[in-house]
Amino acid sequence: MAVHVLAVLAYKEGDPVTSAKLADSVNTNPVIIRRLLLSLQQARLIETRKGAGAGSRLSRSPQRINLAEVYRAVERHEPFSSPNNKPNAGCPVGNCIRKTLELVFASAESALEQDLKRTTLADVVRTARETCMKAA
Amino acid sequence: MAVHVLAVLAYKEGDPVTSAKLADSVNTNPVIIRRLLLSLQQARLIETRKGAGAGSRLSRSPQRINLAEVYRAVERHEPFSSPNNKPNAGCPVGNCIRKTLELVFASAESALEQDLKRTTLADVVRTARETCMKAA
DNA sequence: CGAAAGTGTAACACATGCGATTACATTGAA
DNA sequence: TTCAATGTAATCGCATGTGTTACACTTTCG
Repeated sequence: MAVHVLAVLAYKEGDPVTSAKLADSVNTNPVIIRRLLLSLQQARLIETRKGAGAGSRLSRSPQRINLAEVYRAVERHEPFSSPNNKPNAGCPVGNCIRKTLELVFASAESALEQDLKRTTLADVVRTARETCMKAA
Repeated sequence: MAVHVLAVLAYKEGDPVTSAKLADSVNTNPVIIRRLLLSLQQARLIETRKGAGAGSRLSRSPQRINLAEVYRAVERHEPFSSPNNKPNAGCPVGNCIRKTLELVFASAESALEQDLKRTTLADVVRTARETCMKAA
């Protein structure tokens, strides 16, 4: 969904877009969008002006924003593991396996980000536009 | 968690282990374990005997089971996207972006699995054991 | 055979997280 | 000043995952 929002911003390059317009595009609520925009602001991916006639726009050109950045900005914690899960001290495996799994998962997530890094927002917009053409 | 269970099975190589024992190791309920075992059975990763003196064991040696298989067996698709999310038909971006994003996500997940494929259950058990040594 | 051990499975409570909605204070441009 | 739009909190509903109990069915073993 974050990508969707950013894609719209990339589409209207430079033009500030309000959260109401974005919400309309994603078919959701302006508040949801604003919460998402906050994350993106903290990641310095967008800039938002307040007040009347306000809105958000990309702080960089779409060619310079890759999806790994978006992923990191939005995805709050690791998709794996559960923190509440405490292993049984009596089990010889349970005691030591957690750190091992963390290493594996870190590696896997890194691989995922490496792949996402290969695609920029501009790529997404271009591909989406081509897909649209083919459908029409 | 699935990896944890399989690691225990790999640890007691060959020996059938009951869901009660596994649950004790992961500090959870036998039913949770059994539900998980069902997925692993369908993926042909383990075999389970019913009745008295029953239990589960790996259907292959730990060296021949990689974590990508475990991931596929357990993680019901798909980690990204939300199916209920229908874009606004009026938005020029929203209409065409979904297929594009699916492609990107498929690629990313593939990259993740490629990385997981590099680690076998035997690797996990060995590394965990080494970690244990260092701690002691 | 029959009892005991374990799995398969359903039903339900509970916690968690996310999206949706409403409401309101605040900001900034016209 | 006015008004559009953001920032933010509170709350509800829904989906999902976990925990728990209960029970039928299967298999081994005495």
